[in-house]
Amino acid sequence: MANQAMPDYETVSGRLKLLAHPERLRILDALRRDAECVCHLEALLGKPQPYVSQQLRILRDAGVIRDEKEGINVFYRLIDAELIGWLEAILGPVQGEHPEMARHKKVISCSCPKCEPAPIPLMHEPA
Amino acid sequence: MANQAMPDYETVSGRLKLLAHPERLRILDALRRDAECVCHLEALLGKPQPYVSQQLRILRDAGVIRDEKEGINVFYRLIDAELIGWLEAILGPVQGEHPEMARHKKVISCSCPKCEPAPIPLMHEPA
DNA sequence: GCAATATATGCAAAAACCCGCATGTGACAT
DNA sequence: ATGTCACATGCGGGTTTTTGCATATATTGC
Repeated sequence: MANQAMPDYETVSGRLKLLAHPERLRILDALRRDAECVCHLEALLGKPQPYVSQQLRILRDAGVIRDEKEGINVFYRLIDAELIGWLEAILGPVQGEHPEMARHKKVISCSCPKCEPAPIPLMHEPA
Repeated sequence: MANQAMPDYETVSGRLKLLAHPERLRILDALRRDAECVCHLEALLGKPQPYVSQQLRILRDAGVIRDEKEGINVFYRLIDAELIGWLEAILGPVQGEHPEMARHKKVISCSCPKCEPAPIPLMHEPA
């Protein structure tokens, strides 16, 4: 009999603001596939590093992503289940790897673990 | 073979901004159930009429709602299928009538057709 | 220790948004 | 035509957002 509870529009719209920004949305679309380090996100957005870190901070302060330090790098992971659901409804389901991301990974070659899939033992000497 | 096309984050985030506002979200949550006239939305929000009209204008200019004049009243209807889907993912499915809306309908008694379900023929004279 | 790399933070100007208020318009009745 | 009711529009100021840039911190290697 009880009708549904009214949603807290204030809270919901506050969380929607996180998505309602093109660069943050792009970041979240990348992170919902896999954790990424800042250097890769920087290449993906094509924006200066402080800019990327600032958007990441907004998302981190809101509690939707978590930073995982790995040596000199920091990987960010999308940890908010509700937001993952919203992204699926808005951007569609995840299919395979992020194309832009994959392209940038081949290009920037930072020192993060993902860029060195196998620490090749480095043969004697080249010609 | 073709990976999914990149969404236009600019466009999507622009549409998300429509939802990322508590009062607009409340309006949309009401309109996804049924068309409503401005006077009822005014009662729902508890805000002055020009304020409500301004939010309605933003939604109308974005093309997600349509105004239908009916005599002296104006009814607004949610006409964007994509947005309806997003709202369902974010606020949950529609179940029954909007409780707040129903309550306000009993209280404000404006002249709109919805407030007079049957134009009672008005008997001779009361006691 | 020092240098280099990866990332974070602080600040300020520009832009956008939010919102109240005065006023405009259009329909209907008298 | 005058008034009234329902709604729309314009405008201005206050607040937040956005974003570029300078700088700070932390880790690694030397």
